[in-house]
Amino acid sequence: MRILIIEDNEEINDILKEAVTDAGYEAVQSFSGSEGLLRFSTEDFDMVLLDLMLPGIKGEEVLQKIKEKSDIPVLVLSAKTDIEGKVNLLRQGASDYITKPFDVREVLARIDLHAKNSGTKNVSNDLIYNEISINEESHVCSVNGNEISLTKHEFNLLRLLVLHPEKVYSKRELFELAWEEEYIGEDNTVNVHISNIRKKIREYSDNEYIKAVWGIGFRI
Amino acid sequence: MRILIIEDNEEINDILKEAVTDAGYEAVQSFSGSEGLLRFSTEDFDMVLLDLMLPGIKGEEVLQKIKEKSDIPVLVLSAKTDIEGKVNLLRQGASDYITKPFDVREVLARIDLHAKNSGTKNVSNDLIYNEISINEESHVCSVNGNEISLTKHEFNLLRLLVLHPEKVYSKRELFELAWEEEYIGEDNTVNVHISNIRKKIREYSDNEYIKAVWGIGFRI
DNA sequence: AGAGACCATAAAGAAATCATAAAGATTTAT
DNA sequence: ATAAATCTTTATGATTTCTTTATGGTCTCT
Repeated sequence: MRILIIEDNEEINDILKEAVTDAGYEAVQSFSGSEGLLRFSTEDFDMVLLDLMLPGIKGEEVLQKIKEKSDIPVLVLSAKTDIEGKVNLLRQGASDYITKPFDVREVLARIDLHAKNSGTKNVSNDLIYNEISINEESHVCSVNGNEISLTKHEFNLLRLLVLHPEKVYSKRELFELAWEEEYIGEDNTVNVHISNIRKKIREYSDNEYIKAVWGIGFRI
Repeated sequence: MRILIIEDNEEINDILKEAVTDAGYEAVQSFSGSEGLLRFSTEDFDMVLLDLMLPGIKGEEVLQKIKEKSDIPVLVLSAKTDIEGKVNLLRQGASDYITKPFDVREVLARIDLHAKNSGTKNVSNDLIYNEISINEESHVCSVNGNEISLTKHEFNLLRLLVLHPEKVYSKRELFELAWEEEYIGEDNTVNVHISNIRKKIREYSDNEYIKAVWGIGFRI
């Protein structure tokens, strides 16, 4: 996640850079509209923090140029409070408008928000439920990024549960779908496998994901 | 595009409604947190405008409840300016935070912005009767948005009643449909279960939904 | 108003269900 | 063929749910 900061005031620019960096993003500073545009056209960014009052090219113009070329979020920072301008900016494509003086924490929260909305277009075809991710192709399952090794049946069970979060599966359903054979009152075998999956998840997470629904079955 | 407005101040609520309507969206007004949640759980919306200072349920709580069930944008309106709260709200899932007093034009611009970004629809196929909602797939039952935990038979019973509101079920019917076995004069057992369901509903509602019909059975 | 039938609820004992460990059986890999 | 991994069964304790029992209240009918 690379963020381009365009802000002529050095002090504010530094503050922003520090905050962004601390939050785990990569920050690139620029101190004028033209510098910002130059960097924007030669490097790849995922977001822009744009001050409006810039020497040389005006902020509004910068926004327009950026929006012509890309659809990444642009967060506008400005001391101007006139509604007209604000509304125009937003309609012109700004993703947010933060009034100066701002609190860094709010800026960060808004950055995170827009980062979440835009960047993560989940291109991978992993099945994901919270801390659990399942890659069907490679048959790999991770909890909080830590790979756990599941047996065939464990994998099938967990895959089913994650495929339809919240849905309660009866033991019969689970057995027949995960085993692909008929259910003949094998009561405890599903229980045991569920228990084993839980144990493996527990190694890397404090949440008990698989919940029993009494008399019905299990769900995640 | 349907927008749910949750704002206890009538004047502001009306202003918002007019603005939203003029902008070509459909607006639904609600004047308290619980009313908002109720509408949210019974109707389909694409966005929520949420005031923070609400009588009864707090705005923060409303936000949380909405976010649990759906991923539609929630725009928070508030007179509170403390950064802590602001940041928390945004991190909790609010899509925007607009400080009162606001200019309607800005609110509209931000609504348009989020409307453009969100493509997600909120589809729920819950069984609903007034404050009670039942999700058959997840076997979850909520009263006024509060989840109550029902046992298998309790769930089956309530589901039946809600499935055909007003219809009177005899105890025999209830037993045979909910238990899926023959009724052999088990007199009190249905009573007890009904009583237990009532107790659980009572925790979150003042209405006595399940009514006894003397000599016949029960209905909702 | 009073008797009898019916309902409401609490509480306790009985029954069902779940969780887990561990042992034995089966399958898979080397 | 042997070892390792996986699966199923068995066993046991814990937990939840169900039914029964008991008591007091409410309604209906005469």
